[in-house]
Amino acid sequence: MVKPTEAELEILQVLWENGPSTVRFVNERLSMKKRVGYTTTLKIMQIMTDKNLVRRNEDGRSHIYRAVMEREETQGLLLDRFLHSTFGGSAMKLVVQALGNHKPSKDELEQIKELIKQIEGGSENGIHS
Amino acid sequence: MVKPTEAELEILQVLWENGPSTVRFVNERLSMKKRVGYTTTLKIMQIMTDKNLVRRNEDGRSHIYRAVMEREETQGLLLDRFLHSTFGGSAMKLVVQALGNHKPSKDELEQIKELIKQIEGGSENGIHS
DNA sequence: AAATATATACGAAAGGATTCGTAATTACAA
DNA sequence: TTGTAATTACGAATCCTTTCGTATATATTT
Repeated sequence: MVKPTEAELEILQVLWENGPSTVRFVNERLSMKKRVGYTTTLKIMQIMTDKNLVRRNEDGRSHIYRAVMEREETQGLLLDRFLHSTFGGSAMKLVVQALGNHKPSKDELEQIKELIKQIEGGSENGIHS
Repeated sequence: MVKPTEAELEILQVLWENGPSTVRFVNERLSMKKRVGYTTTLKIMQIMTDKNLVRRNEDGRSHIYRAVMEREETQGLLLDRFLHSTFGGSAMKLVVQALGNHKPSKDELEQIKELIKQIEGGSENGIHS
């Protein structure tokens, strides 16, 4: 898979959030966060088409773009890269940093505990498998 | 702080691992992982000096470079950026992904549990603060 | 049909990262 | 001192990302 650039990631976020969209819609969403010209967004989405990061339906006059990969799949891939480049591959160190820097709420802590239980009980095919 | 590029990060990893080093040493370390010319490494380390990512002692003939920022500090900064660009700022989602993708060992699980206890016990004053 | 609005296509400019060749400098050995 | 090896300095080439101007195509309105 090709690594999406910053700008490409922003566009993917919009597509993941809202489903298949036109260039105009994506550009409007991006414009809420930063100034960006229409043709700039268009160009990047065309490049993303070449890279096979998105596909488009060219039926109507305005094409409809959709993300090729699922959000979680892409995030997983990028996480791997980041893990390797910045934390030398140690997932633990990353998790510790993340938990340390962004104190999770009570709810979130429960969520993590739950996840840990799942992992620990993983070999016994837990109650909620 | 300036965001280190990929190549710069690789060099920082070497400096963090081994402490202050010469260009030659860094280049030899990098060469273990990928083909890279001596002057390429030199050039990047010079650029890093301009960006104030590293400082160098120019006493001897061969300069000794050292990282300006601590490893953890830099990692924290990069983590924030990554969190924002890829996970929309949700530390939880990142942690869940990381734990899901890289099943931690028993020891590591204990480590996380310990960390959670610390966080939970950390704010004795005001359960609902 | 003509004018207007909106879409895509294309290309090029600007900026940054990476790579490396070559020159200049310094140290050391013969 | 002269030559050799190793180091830093400099600049240019290449590649990628981002941005946008302009051309072209298509639809819509009057």
